[in-house]
Amino acid sequence: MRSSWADSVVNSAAENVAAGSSASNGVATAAKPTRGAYIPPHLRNLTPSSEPPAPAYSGPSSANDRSGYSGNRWGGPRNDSNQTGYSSGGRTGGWNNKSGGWDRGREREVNPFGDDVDTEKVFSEQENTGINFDAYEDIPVETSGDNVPPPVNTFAEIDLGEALNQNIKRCKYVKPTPVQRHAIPISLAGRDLMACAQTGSGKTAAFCFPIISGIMKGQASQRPPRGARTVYPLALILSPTRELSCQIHDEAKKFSYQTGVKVVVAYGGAPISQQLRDLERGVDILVATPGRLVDLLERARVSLQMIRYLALDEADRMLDMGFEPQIRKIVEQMDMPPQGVRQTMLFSATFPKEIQKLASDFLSNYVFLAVGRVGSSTDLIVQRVEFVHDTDKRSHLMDLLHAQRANGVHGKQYLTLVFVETKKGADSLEHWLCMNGFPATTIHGDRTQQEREQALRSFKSGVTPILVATDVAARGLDIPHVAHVVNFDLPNDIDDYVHRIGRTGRAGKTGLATAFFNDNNSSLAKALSELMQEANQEVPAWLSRYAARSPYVGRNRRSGGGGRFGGRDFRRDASFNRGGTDYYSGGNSSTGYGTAGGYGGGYGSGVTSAWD
DNA sequence: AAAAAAG
Repeated sequence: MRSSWADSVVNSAAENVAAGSSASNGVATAAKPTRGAYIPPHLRNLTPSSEPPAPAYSGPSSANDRSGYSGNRWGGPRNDSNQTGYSSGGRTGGWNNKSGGWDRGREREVNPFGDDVDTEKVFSEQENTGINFDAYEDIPVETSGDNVPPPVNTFAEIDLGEALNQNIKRCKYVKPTPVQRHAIPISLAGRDLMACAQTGSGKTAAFCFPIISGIMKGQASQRPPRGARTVYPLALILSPTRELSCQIHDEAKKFSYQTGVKVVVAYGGAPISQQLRDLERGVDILVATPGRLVDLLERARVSLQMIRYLALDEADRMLDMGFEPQIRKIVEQMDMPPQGVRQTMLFSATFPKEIQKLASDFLSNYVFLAVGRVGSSTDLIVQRVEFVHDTDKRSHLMDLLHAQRANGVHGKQYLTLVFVETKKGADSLEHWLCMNGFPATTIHGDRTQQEREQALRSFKSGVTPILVATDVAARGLDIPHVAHVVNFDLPNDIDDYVHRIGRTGRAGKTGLATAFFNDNNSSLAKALSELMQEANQEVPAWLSRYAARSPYVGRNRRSGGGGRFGGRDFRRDASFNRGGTDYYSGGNSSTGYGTAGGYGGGYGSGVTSAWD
């Protein structure tokens, strides 16, 4: 007999699994060795995972309860569901579904794939079906740097280790995606990497596989005896938003299942107590947002001394004005090993040259990899631009939504993501939509973390098939079934536009992106029109006229090069090589199409690949 | 000018 909140934890976890999402923070995989006695991850997992289930809950121990959060307090009855009254149905929400505190110490690892028996079913019903591989066969690939390791064609020809291979199979990843074909061998060869690959193309797996594999094969290293509660992760993965860190964590848990490699996530807006407990149970890979990590470092609960792998997702965002100081602090001013000692990997769909230059501070003799922007800006996403005055935007949006509804394509299979400029604007548009009979919710930085996560769940589940979002949702989030992205307010930066529309058209599926353009967006006209032209989209004549009038340089100013990539290696750009430093090694460099690596063709229908 | 990220 469990207490009622324990039941809600269990139910909530069960729903988590049923929904195919990972029940986060699985409990330790094996008896925890005493600190100081380092046991390599592959030896930690000798305990079979077929242990009896955790016994009935018998109440929190006083030790666990220090924070006061172990109970239902955070997930309590206070209904935070948005003003519409649409709740995500069934979920209690809140933090308790992640707690794991009640059965901590169990030598059981939560199966992130759901029930073993149903694994096939769960995954065959998920989004990883019907991938349009044909769309990826002529993806251009460009690499530069010294002695670039050649790409592989299959997972089988890389020695990732048996346990990891097993998980790749469980994910039904049959073939590596283009970015994975190139990035994984580069990482396994120990090289630093700056990778520029289209949205939704499998970047998460591209940096997780080599990290997990490397940790499993790694030599047992001496753990420095230190402050009792300090933990020493071997890999650090940073991302710019809390939800993205959660998503990466969920993915990494799948990839590391039964490998003995422990993944922990830490981010702000959630109680730190649970994250501290997770860390104490051991961590090999730490996924974090910068603010919370700095907090943990300053409390000396985490040390970066043992870091062997550093990965920055959405690296261009991580190094832009808002984030750069924090990232520099973490990477350069704490106790992380310097570049060249650790291995560093930077990933993003866009890589402005200015940011590349900053990023090269963190890298050592790195390989630059660019994989074409298919998936975010080719014909997989139909891009439309409509001239709409600010005052007409709402009614215009309403027309679009009515049309969708009339076509019978609303509901779970037809999610609509609406981007606006400001947090206030998001709240107000959400309210207006709800008043007008369109179930909507919103995600932005003024909402509590619980509200944000609730909104995302409610959107993904189709309960509120419209999500009004600020740029917090622009990058990296993988939301299946987003068929329509509306840029209600266009961003000022074309790269932000690329990331936003990349929320649809994922995993080779088609998507629609509609933008409302007016005089306030004239500075974007040239870049937008060029981008659309590159993607073979129909550019309205009025937009071309705006573009011709535009005093601004197009996207070349930022990502440079334009064309097929989200960026080109700045080391090859003469303007960056004045002043004596020849960044570009002149080593081998190749540009070619996908088949250069020999991976053209050969996808059977229904075959799944490792998209992110 | 806005958003994000610590509380």
